[in-house]
Amino acid sequence: MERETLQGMSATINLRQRIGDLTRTALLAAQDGGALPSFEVPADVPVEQSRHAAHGDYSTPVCMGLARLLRRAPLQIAQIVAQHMPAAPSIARVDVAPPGFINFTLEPTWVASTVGAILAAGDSWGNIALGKGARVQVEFVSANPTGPITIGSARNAVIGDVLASVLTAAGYTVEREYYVNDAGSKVRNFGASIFARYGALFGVDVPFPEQGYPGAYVTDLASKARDNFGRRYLEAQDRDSAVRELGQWGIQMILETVADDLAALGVHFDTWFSERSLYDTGLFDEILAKLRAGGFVVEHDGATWFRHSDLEKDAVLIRSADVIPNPEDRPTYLASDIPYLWNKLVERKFDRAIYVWGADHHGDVPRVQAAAKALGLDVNRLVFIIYQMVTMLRGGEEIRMSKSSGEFITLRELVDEVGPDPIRFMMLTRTVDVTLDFDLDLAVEQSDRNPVYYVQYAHTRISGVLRRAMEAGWDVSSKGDLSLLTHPSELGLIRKMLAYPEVLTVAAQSLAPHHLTTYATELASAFHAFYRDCRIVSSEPDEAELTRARLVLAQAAQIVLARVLRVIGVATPDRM
RNA sequence: GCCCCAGUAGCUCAAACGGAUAGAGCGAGUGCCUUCUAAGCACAAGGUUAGAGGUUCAAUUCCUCUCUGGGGUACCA
Repeated sequence: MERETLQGMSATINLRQRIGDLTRTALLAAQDGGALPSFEVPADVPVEQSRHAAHGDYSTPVCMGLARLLRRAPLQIAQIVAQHMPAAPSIARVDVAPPGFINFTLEPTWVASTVGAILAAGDSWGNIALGKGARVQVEFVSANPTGPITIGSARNAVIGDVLASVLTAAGYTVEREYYVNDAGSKVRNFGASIFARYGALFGVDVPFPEQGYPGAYVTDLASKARDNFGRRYLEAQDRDSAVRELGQWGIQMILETVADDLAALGVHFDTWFSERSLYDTGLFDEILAKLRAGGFVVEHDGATWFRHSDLEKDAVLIRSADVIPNPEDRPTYLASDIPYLWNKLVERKFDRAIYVWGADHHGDVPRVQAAAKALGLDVNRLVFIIYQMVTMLRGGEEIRMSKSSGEFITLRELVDEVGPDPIRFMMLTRTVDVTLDFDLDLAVEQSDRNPVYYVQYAHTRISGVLRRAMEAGWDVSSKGDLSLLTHPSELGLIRKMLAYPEVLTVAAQSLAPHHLTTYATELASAFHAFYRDCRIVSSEPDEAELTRARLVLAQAAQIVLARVLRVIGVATPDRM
C-alpha cells in the first residue's frame, strides 16, 4: 500500500511510479476477488501524463494490452480494474474512457500540499534512488592532448558532464574521467613539431615532420621550452628521447590549458587517465597474453590481430610489423582500448563504464564489445553514448577544422564569446541521435533570446518577487496555508514541479540528458503562467494568507528550477 | 558494397515501454507594461510525421524496401 504521509517520504514523490503501483494493486485485487481471471500481472504498469485535461492528469493503457490475453473487451477490463482501485489521498477520481484507458485525476488539495514537501526537501528534491549507489564511470571528451580543446568537443563535454550529474542525482556513485591519449605516433609527431620550432628559435634548422602540427600554439610551446630548458634538448645526445620528452612535456602543458578551458565551460574531471600507463604497468602485455591464451589473437604477415567471431570479417589490428619504426609506438589505439576496459571493469571495479563517443567512432563499438566478451566480461557493463556530429557554421558557411591543419576554433574562444550557459543549454536541446548545426553568428547575435535565458529569467523573476516581498515586510521564510492554492495556474505549476522526479528517472534510465532542457522550459513556462494569473504579493489586506501561501509556492518553484539548472550545469541568477 | 544515425510546421527541433486531439522556439500576424523584471504573456496561422508496404485494437514510434542527408569502413586517434 502506498504511504502518503508527507513526512514519511524520503524526499521525492514519483507519481507515475505511485499510480502504476496503485493500478497493479487493483489488478491483483480484481483477480483475488474473481472479477478477473488469473494471469500474470505485469511488474511495471505503464503510466503516462495525460496530454489533455479531459483525460485527467495521468493515465494507463494497460487494460488494452490485456484484452487479448483475458478475452474481454478492454473497456470492460478497465471498468473492473477501476472498481478495485484502492483509495489514495492523492487521487481525486478514477475514470474509464474508451477504448480502455484508465484516467487519474489528482486531488487538488493534495497537489497543493506537496509544495510543503518540496520546500522541506530543498536541494535534495527530485533525487531518486534508482542507482542504489552503483558505481558508474563516465569517460568523455578524451580529445587528443596534442592541441587545445576545440569547439568540436563541446557537445561531448556537455553530454558527458550532464549525464554524470543526472546519474548522481539518480543515486549512482559517479566518476568523470578523461582518457589521455599520450601514447602512439601522434605524440611522437607532436614532440617532433615542438622540437622543430624549438630548434628554429636557436637558428638550428630541424626539418618539420610530415605529419606535424603547424598550429601557432606549437610555436608558443617551443618558446616556452626555450625559456624553461634553454638549449638542453638541442644538445641532447639522443635526439629520439629528446623529442619524446619534449612531446610528453608538451602534452602536460596542453592538458593544463585543456583543464582550464573545460572548467570555463563548467566541466571538471575526477580522473585524468594516461593511456601510456596501460603499457608502463604491463597491463597491455598481460591482457594480450590473456587474449592469446583464449585463442583470440592471430598473427598474419608479421602483424598481430585481435579476432572474435562477433566481428565477422573484421579484425582489430593490435600490433603492426611495419610502418612505424619505433617498437613502443606500434600498438594501435584500438589495442589500448582493450586493457583500458579491463582496467575500468576489473581493476577499478566500476559496475558500468559509459563511453561518450562521437558518431565518427561508432564503428569501434562492436570491437570493444567483442574484446570485453573475449575477456569474459559482461558486455552490458559497457554503455556507449554515440552522439551525432556538430556542424559549425559561420556566415552560413560550414567551418572545417582539424588540429593537424592548425585551423580550428578553440572551445575557449567560444566560451569567451558566448558564455558557458548558452553553450551547455543549446547542446542539450536535442537528442544525441540528431546532428546539430551550431551557427556561431546566431549563438552570439541571438544569445539573449536563447532558451536558457527564458528559464533563467523565471528563476530571476522569483528572486525579484521575494526581494520585493521582504522589502514590503513579508516574512518570506514563513509557512502558509497551502490549501489556498487553488487557481488552475497554481495547480498547473505544482503539477509540473511534481513531474521533475519522473523526468529525472527517464533521463537517467535512457541516458538522455536532453529531457532536462525540455522540462526546464516547460517548468519556466508554467511559472510565467502563474505569475501572469496570480498576483503573488498582494496589497489587499484580506489576501495576506493567500500571499503567504503564494510566497511558499514561489520559493518551492524556485527550488525545482534551481535543481534542474544545477543538473544541467547552468547558473541560477538572482538578477538579469 | 556493407554498417550506424537522421528525415515531423517556412527554419531549428520535442513527443517517456507503441496510446486518445503530434508540441515548443525562431520567423511572419494581432493585442497586453500608472502595483511583484515585457529576457514576459495572450490570441490566431502554420502538418498526408520523406515515400510504399507490413505487424497491432492502436504506429511519428516496431519490421521490410525505396529515396535523401550525415558519419564510419582495420596501423590518425
